[in-house]
Amino acid sequence: MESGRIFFDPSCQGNMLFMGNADSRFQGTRSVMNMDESLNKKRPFFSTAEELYDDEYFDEQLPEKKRRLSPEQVHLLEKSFEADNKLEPDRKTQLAKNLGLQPRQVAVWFQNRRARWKTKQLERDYDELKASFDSLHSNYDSVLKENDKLKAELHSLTEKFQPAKEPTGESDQKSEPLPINPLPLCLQLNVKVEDRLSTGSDGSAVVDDDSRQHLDSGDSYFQTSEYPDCMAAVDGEEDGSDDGQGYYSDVFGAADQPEPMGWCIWS
DNA sequence: TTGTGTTTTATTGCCTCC
DNA sequence: GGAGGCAATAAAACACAA
Repeated sequence: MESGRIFFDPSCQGNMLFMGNADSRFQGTRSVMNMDESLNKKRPFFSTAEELYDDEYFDEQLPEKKRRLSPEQVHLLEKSFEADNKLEPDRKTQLAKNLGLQPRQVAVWFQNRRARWKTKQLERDYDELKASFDSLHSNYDSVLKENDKLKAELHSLTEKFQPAKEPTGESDQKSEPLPINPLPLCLQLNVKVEDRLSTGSDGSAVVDDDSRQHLDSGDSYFQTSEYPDCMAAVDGEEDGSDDGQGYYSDVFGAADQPEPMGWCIWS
């Protein structure tokens, strides 16, 4: 892709002249000038608006390449962006007039600013997701340890209350251990973490060998192999929104809660 | 000073909406 | 079909370490 050469046009208040390909929608503000004339001319950036209006200045300094906006211009644009990151035609025109810029420059600035905001937002979302995942993982590990401890305790108690068998020849039912019903401990996760961390739609299955936890992006269940009947549907649906705001906050909003999410114990 | 990485400004092409 | 949005990209400006 070849970008057009950019030069300043003294006749139109900071507008630029272009050489190269031009999209039809912008041709109203573009013209062509001799490229040779453009070389070896330089002036400092952050020119004032007054300079941009100064024909003599441009006569001397023409032509110019891409220039940065002044801090004042950026400040005003930022304030306007904070108020509303979308730019209506009227506001664009007014801003351009106030800043001594072309409306197209204001529109481009907003476009790029939205892109930067989106990038930052994605970074924030990732950090939030990672923190949530780490927290869940930590909770899960501690739960696993607790589960092992309880199982060991149950085993110990079962042996302790096991009456000595007498050779009566009767049914074994009488000599069965006390009906201590082990509590099937089921850990229920409310999200499919790898789905949330993966940007693609074809996220691979995640299998944690240590924890015997299987998280498969292809279905919406969490299940332990130890208690196969203990299965709970989880909310794994994407909302499909692409507004660039809080992609996952609805899902991980509960991560700040001190207690592990979605614990369930039943027999 | 210079090489290199990052940021900013702008273009291009495609898409959606009216 | 035109206007405007977005993603991808180019290129100039800038920052900074060696």
